[in-house]
Amino acid sequence: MNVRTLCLAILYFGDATGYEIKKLSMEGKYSHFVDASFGSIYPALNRLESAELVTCREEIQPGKPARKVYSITEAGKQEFLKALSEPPKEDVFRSEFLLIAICAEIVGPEHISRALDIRMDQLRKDIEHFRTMLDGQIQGATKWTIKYGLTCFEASLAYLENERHELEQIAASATREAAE
Amino acid sequence: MNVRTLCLAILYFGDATGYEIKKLSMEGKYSHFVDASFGSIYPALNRLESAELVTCREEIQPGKPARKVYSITEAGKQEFLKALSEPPKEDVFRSEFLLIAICAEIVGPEHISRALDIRMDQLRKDIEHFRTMLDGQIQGATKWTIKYGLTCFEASLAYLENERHELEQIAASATREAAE
DNA sequence: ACCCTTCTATATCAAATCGATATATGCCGG
DNA sequence: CCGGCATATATCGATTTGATATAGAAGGGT
Repeated sequence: MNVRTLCLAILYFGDATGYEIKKLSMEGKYSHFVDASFGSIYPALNRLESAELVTCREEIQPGKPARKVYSITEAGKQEFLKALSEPPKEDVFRSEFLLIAICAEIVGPEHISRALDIRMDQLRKDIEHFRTMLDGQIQGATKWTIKYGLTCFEASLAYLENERHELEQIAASATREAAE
Repeated sequence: MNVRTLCLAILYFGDATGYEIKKLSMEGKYSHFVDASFGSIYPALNRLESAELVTCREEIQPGKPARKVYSITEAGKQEFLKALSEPPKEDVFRSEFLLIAICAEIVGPEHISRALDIRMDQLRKDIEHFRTMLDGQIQGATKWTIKYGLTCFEASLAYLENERHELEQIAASATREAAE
């Protein structure tokens, strides 16, 4: 999924500035399955404007930097629906934590415990964020999608809570053997 | 996690060619949490060789293209252990499927059903792959890591199996309302 | 009063990475 | 005997990341 489609998706449901698109993709209902940096959003919006899939109006505020508010055009909506109707590409999952975990035999138990702590804290924070969103006025497909994320993250955290000691033992045993 | 660290990780546990690194990262025990293209692996190996973190020997076979087999050096091992000991960055999850799901109200029920079918097929294939790997001679941290992936993917599939009809109903209702 | 951090908001740029393409041979099944 | 697949290299334009720069408002702490 490219940044172009992400911008169209967010603009489909309402006007936004580049900054707001970034914020929505990091904190909003899209946050657990998309991401994009400023360095890709601003060029993407310029390309979309050139292709007339979005329009831009500048809101000039005295003393403040101008807000560039983007709106999707009819052609942009068509383009977005076309992109959505294509079969989805495989989900992508990248985990530095699991690279550390799979190397438990060589990194030492303290590092494993710290990596587990960090990852579990992240998961708890994300789960709390999901719960907060569900307490709001979320409905329909958005609610379904957030509950999906919540379910996956809870399963992940449960595994770590139940099985972390096993990985820590593997790391400890390997360290002991190396010392012999 | 950059391709550089991925190459060092794979070479830490044994010599490999660029092609084999790609294959391991797609089909092996790393497959569910890393990925890299040839376009990033070959330049990364060249950079690692320049930095003397790996060495390369060419195995020339008459009539066949030469195999470039890379080995990690002592400095490379130190560098890899150093990279592992840094706190892990947040896991990354990107899903085109969930972008379609969150747009259930606007894409139409057939597209939703098809996207669900595709995603569930992928998950079943991945789960089967995990099971096959666990039937082999997998042990220790690798087994723990694969079981983690299996648990997460099973939870994901279970949610889709139990709740897909709800999303399909949301899509169907929205289409009916739009027709009025 | 002053400083420091955070938030809003823009944008650029080198470096890394993706995804497609090119090339060449061996091997297996139809 | 042909087509497709696996092995194996490599390049290249386009995209994306991650860091950095700029700048005013707003708020908290000392």
